[in-house]
Amino acid sequence: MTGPLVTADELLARPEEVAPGLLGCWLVSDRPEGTTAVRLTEVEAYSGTGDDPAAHSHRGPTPRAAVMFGPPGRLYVYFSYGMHWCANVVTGPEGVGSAVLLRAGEVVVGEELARERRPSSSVRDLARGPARLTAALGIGPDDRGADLLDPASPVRLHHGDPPSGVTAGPRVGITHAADLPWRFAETGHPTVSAFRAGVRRRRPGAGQDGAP
DNA sequence: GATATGATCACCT
DNA sequence: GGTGATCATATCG
Repeated sequence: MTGPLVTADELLARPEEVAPGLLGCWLVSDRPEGTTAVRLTEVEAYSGTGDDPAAHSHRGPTPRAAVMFGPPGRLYVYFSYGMHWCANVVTGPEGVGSAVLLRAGEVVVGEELARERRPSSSVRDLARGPARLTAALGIGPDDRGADLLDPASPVRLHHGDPPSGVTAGPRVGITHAADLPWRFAETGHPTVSAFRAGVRRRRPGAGQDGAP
């Protein structure tokens, strides 16, 4: 079913180089109530090398971001907007503070269980979006710092079918360094939220733009 | 000690 | 396509 575990060596490059390689990998979640897994279809890179003001690690190893400075392959989980949990894979050598945010995936194992966790969600939306992905897999604060490369860990990262194509674009929802094309997605996959080709603001005097 | 803000989602029009 | 929900974290006084 699943491919071999991802190894630390594969995560040592810069996050924007590692990120596209995570597309198609499986994030597996073994729980008492059953196993769920998603095949990753959308990720974003956050660099701890000091050139990325949008990274949580940008202001140093604060208590929240401490896991980002740990060894590669750890799970960095953070709480967002007062209600959501989002998950990242730590990349790069220990001490750097880089990570890749897992933005979306398709549920490939345990669809029934994922639907129980997200009752009013269509199949396509089960793990579409970073907070939905963690909800579908049952990932939460207890998984902070989990070793995704350890075969004994309940949450693991395995190789899977590589994407048919990769599309890069700007990251979503951030206010700093929004121009860096560090968001990567499997081209045309239905679980990938639409690239906002035209988040262009209305300019005075600008007319309607064309069809999508 | 207080407050502004956010790597979002769901539901409204 | 706009906005309310809701709180940990960071930063300021």
